[in-house]
Amino acid sequence: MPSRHPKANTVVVLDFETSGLSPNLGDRAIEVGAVLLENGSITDRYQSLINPGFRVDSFIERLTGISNTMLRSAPSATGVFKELARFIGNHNLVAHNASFDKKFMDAEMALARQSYQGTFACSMLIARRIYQNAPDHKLGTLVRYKKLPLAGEFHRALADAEMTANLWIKILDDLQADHQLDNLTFPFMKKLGRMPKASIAQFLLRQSQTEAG
DNA sequence: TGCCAGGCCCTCTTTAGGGCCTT
Repeated sequence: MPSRHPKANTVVVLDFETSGLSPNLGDRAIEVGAVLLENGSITDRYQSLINPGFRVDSFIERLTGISNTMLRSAPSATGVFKELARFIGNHNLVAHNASFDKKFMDAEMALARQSYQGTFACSMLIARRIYQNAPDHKLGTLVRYKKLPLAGEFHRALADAEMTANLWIKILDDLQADHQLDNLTFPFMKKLGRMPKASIAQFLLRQSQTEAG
């Protein structure tokens, strides 16, 4: 029996909590959560709060449940991103609305003088294409829509990373079950996330026929 | 104190505007 989730899909799924929406305006990461997903299972986890060096506003405290008191004693970004770079290794990355996490990742990695090799795929872009009947494509909505387990409080980095990982596994399962696709490589998933919505059905059918030979 | 961004994607589109998503 072919592997349900080929080894090529070993990825790190990550999520940042941040002080705001834009590193260009001085916002910083305040928490990172990451999980290693191997052959469809979470095999390792990394989580840390990050001291941004300033007080976050009350909106962020309420949204995340992360208080300024918690951040005051948190480690600095330099050490955290050094550890994160080690955790990621050479793996590719998955995030929900990956463009957001990528811009913070790039900004913080540059500040910490660290680098990473992998590229990002976006669970939200793929979900918009294959779950077109979902009420919307927020992470929380998709977790409920697909009846995925809650991994903790939403808007905490490790819980969101784990739920994004569960969503990623569900997406792989559904592509296999509904479209008889087995060769779900990372490049294929990235391509799926960029495909025009109107062409998705045809694209999946063509892929399925190609795999069937 | 209140505000800020940006990529994607749709449509009444491409010489644009606005909703969705992330914190």
